[in-house]
Amino acid sequence: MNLQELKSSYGHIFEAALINEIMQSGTYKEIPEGQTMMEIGDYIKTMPLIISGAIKILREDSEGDELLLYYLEKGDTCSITMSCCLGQQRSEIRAIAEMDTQLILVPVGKMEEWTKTYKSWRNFVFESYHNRINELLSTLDKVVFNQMDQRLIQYLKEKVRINKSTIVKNTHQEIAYDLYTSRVVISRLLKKLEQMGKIELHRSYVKIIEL
Amino acid sequence: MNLQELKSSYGHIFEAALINEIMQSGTYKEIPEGQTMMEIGDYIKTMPLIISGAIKILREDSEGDELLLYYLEKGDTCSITMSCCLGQQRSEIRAIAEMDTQLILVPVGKMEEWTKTYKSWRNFVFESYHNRINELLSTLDKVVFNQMDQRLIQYLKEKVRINKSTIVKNTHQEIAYDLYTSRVVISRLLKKLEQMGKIELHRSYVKIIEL
DNA sequence: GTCAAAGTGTAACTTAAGATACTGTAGATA
DNA sequence: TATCTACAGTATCTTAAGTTACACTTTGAC
Repeated sequence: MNLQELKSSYGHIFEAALINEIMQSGTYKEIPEGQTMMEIGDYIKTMPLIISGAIKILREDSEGDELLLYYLEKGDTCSITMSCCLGQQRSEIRAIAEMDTQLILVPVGKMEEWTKTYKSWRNFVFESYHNRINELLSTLDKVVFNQMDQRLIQYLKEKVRINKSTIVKNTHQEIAYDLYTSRVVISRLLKKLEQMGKIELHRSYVKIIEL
Repeated sequence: MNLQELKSSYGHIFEAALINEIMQSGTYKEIPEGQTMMEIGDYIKTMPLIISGAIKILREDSEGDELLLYYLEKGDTCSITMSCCLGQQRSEIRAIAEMDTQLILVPVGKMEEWTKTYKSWRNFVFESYHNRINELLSTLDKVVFNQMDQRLIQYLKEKVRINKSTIVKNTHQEIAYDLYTSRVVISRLLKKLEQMGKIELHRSYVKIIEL
């Protein structure tokens, strides 16, 4: 594992002793874009600390259709995972690498230990819960209080931010999955955005002009 | 404050010393049905421990229209509140007493102290976050994955459970507020349920037969 | 080059739900 | 009693979005 990378992401919130513990107990891993890191129903034995990249977190309905909840980025961890660990529950969500991602997997057992020992760890855990609850509220707002055209625009903006590129490399079908709707609806709305001059449509990608 | 009531709700999870601390630092309060306990934008200085009754938690859009998130009941606390305390944020939600409710208000300052000192408090706080995240996911599921007729049925079932009565004392307008829709839509759907023999409609209340 | 599969465009139709408008009635109040 | 207001029933119209179907194009496999 690369100490520098760990320090640059977490050095300002964890004390040196804790960083060392993480180096010893944690497993460094690189996840290629598109790989499923966690499936609904999986047992969870480790907690991810993200060093770089991004992971998208999805919720599924009884028919297997999905809804994008939010992205995890550098410095984030998955509170839903923590939450599941604690209750010895299976995962409620699916996690897929949005891009190539580096992370450290910490065994669940260490979590409780560090919660006792390190104040910075406690704060980190609380902060994470805090962030996740805010993200969930924000997701709820977007889905409930907005119509599909607005949700699509917000989705594209988020993609641009996460991927640091104005090229959104997704098919209409993929976008439709994330937004829990059908391909036809997305094609229709994208076409409208193109006619307004806000985007350019191409095969398998969308170029964002100005949203 | 009534020691017996506190013990009956929290005695099995908090050690005696912590119960004593709560008795000393907490303020006992009775909230009458319908009273707003917390408004969006309020600063939060206390955390509620619910002894009896129920509190409904609402989220608001930019126009002031609401969505019911979930209910807090005996033994619950509001993690969104904890979350807000920590970040020194204003409240993201509104809380209204669903029925006459007894609770204890704990000053935020004590929270951090107890997190250090009492393992049972730490577990309680983590457990609460866990429950709240699960509730939020469940709310999201209901809203996104179901149509209004299913949501209405789930809403009525929940009301029956919370109020322990098959009489739901609400006007169509009030139900519409909670479900973020219009009165006309609710009247329409309720009428259908009545025609199916699942409920009986009356002025200002609904009698649940079988859902 | 041929062919199949994936991706997109678009039309036509259906449906859930939002919006508006008007009616009738029960209950409270003066 | 008369009156007013809140509540509910219902019709009509509109719209966002879901559904189905089919045509056309690009891409990659063979």
